[in-house]
Amino acid sequence: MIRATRKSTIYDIARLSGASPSTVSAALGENWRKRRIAEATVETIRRIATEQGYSTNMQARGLRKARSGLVGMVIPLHDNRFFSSMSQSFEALARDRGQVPVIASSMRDPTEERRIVETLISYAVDYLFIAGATDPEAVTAMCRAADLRHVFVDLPGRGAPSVVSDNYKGAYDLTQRLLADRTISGQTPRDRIYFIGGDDTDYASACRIAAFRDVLANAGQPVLPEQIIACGYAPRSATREIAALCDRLGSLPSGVFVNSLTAFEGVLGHLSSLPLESLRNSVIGCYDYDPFAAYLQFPVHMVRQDAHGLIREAYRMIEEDPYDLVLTMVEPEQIAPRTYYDSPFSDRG
Amino acid sequence: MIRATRKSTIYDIARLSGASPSTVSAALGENWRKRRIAEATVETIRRIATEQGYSTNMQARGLRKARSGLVGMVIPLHDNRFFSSMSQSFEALARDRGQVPVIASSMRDPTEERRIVETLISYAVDYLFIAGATDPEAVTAMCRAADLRHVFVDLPGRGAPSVVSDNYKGAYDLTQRLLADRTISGQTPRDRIYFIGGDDTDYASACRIAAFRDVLANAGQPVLPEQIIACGYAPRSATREIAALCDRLGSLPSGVFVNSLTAFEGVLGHLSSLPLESLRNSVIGCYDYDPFAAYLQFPVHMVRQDAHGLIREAYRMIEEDPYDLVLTMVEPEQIAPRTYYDSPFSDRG
DNA sequence: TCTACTTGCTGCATCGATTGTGCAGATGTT
DNA sequence: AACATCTGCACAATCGATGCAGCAAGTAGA
Repeated sequence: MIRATRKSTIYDIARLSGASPSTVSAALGENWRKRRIAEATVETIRRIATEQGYSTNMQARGLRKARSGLVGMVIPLHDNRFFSSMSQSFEALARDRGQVPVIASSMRDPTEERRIVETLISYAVDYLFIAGATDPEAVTAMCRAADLRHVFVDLPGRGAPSVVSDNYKGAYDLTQRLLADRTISGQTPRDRIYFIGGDDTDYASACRIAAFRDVLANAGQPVLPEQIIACGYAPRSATREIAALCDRLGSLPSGVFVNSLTAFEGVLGHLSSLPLESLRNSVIGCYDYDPFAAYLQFPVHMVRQDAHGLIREAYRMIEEDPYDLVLTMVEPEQIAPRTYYDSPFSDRG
Repeated sequence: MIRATRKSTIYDIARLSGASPSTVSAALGENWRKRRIAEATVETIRRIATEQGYSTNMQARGLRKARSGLVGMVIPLHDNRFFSSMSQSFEALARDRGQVPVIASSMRDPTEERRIVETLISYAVDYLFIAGATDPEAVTAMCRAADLRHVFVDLPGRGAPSVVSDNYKGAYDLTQRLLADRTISGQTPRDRIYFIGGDDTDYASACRIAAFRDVLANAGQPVLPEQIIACGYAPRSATREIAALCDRLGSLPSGVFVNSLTAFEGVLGHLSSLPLESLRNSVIGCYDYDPFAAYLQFPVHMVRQDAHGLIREAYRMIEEDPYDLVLTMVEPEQIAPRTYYDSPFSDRG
């Protein structure tokens, strides 16, 4: 039942068409004019190739040409709105160029990241995009040794061009909005704004924390260490931390800057155990965007990062000559709350 | 600055170690015992290889062995909770086996799907997983010609083993829950339950619609054509359709079965313009799960598909001998609402 | 008619790793 | 000592596509 016809090669086509393998190769490729193959010959060969269901063996071609047609991208994880958007854009742009994208996830583990980069080098990828690198220096070292063009995305490296989201600006604007919203009620805010989630050794988080500090400092409210709770990305730890914080303060703080969707998921786990009334005096912001999070029953200020823009810029840089070590910033977008306490959804009735 | 050291090959290692290339190849591989290479020689060669930063050229190996070490997977899109979970699981399982996953998205376009499968065949992938195939027959034809083992996931094909979510059961249970919840208030439900979203030519949607019909038929409420609104996956069209429906009925129907997260996003766009009070008499279910959607201010019954289980089963089938044409079902999980009207979050205060 | 050039194609080496075959030298057997 | 066996390695063919160098025929120019 299952036919095991060996895939046909240029040698098969050569035999069937009476031409030589090199003629077949030229005829099937782009440069048959340069090689002075008669148009009639080209047509015959192509017809036979189609009949035989021929397709180029990319391993052989890659071996000969020392390029594979593959382009690699490393992301921390697939299962994430921001990174999967990057994957989607990356795939589209790669295909536009006739390249085949290979996307691997490192789980934010430096060892795994190195292993992946090595593997991709083994497969002779033509370019490499590294998003959220955990060890940019090591990556650059490996790519240099393999003479491989690479670009860092979202987290910069010093050995290659980098394209990052403007985390500082995004967080600066978000913090300002939180401050503004908090004071809008007219009464003096009763306590401080807290920053929760993420990892302060991570570049993006560090930028956001810096912006958070600066805004508050400019507003004459210098940030205390306890206001920065970089408890990682796991929902569970965010739940624990926000609960502990509410416990310490006796209530929800007047403002919360949540540093990722996963942390927000955790925060929400705690908030949902509180009466909605107790949220009225708090303003919530989340760095990163989710359409459902935008429809919660209390207003949430969000920041949407421009995944497509990041990848577009990264491609531009990697294809550019000269291949410069510049750092490009891409602006994120502020998303105003979709729901308000007094919107229909909020049940004023 | 940028060093362009050509990557070292077994010939370089051979020259440096005084051994022959074939000895080097054997020494670096797994079968040096079978080839009777002295342990001391192996150690020397490996040391030199490490010093030189040698890594196998997978194109050459693949050409020779007619296998690439790559495993392909086609998904409709990356930017989706369900499919990106599949990617994550696929990647993990592939790496456990020392394979390199290549994940491509077809955008649900049959032409693109064919092109991708052809490309993956060109790269001599060892196995191919096709999720949500749009043209399974064509895929099987191509894979047969290339003698390539493949498995269909989430949408079955007749030419290869298939692993699908038990959409019928998932939808059956969800519909039953909606019915039960609707009648729990004691009063006779004032109108019918509606099914919205998805594409009725799509296998998964067809199964779910069938289940929806069956449950209602069994409950003595045969489904009218107008109750099935398969308006696709785009949020916009779901918004339009739910709005139109509410218009026709004069109010929200007493039950809504939403067939995908994207459609739910659209439905939510309309619901959020209504007073929450008007949702009290409706029960909402969504096939597929999102953590934020679970925390809306009205209860939402959800179904979580087991992406990991699907991939695990798919891998089991593709590696199994004999390679049978069976259809495996994986059970989805019913997720009860996280929020209720009378839960703290719902603002009874 | 003889050289000069063009056209259309073929031959062959090459990319790097793998693997069947074979060949010395060492060791063991009687 | 003569023969069998084993150990450790080298040689060369091979996978399929590519591209340089070159060759025979045809055409043009003098």
